[in-house]
Amino acid sequence: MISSEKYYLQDSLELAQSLIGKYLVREINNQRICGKIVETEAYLGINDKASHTHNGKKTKRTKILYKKGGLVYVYTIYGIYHCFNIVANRASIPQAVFIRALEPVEGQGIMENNRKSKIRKTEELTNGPAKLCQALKLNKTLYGLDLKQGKILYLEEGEKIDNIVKSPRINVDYAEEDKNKPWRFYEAGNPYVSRS
DNA sequence: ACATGGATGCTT
DNA sequence: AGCATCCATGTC
Repeated sequence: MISSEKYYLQDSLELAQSLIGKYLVREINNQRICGKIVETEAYLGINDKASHTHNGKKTKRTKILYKKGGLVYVYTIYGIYHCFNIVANRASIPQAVFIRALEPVEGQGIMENNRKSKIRKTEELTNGPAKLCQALKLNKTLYGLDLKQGKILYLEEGEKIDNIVKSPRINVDYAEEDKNKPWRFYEAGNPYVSRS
């Protein structure tokens, strides 16, 4: 279990790359669901036009981003889906790492039950940000949870990934000059990386 | 290529 | 209050 506070106080750009290969573990009813993080995006905060905290915007939804790294930021998108982020950096620097895809490691059967639509290929379990939220039951009840506490939801050391690809982030067309910044990271060739 | 869906934040 | 927007997905 990764419980080091310092780890989460990194800048979101560094944390996003460091998270590739780590295991995200969810415990429900004493059962473990575990996925390897294979795709992330960094959101840099005040000076990032794609960030929910651009220009220091602070609302009920985003206020957790102003706290110290290691907390959970979950929000609803399109009214239907959830997106899971990990707060990065020190308090008052509102950065996050968006988790876009996992490779299933443990509990694939539970993941399949948790997914709402029929799964035809195992890649469809967790190859997108809202899909992995369904598979691991990540929802707003987890908003603000401290991953360092190691309860319900936490990180484990996982695998060392040598081949990390950088690319522009997905679906941030509104972000003007920041939309093409190479702040998306994924493991080269991993079949669970989301379709772009 | 397109319909879906409602919370969120911004404006009145 | 009303309204445009949105860090997707599934099916077309």
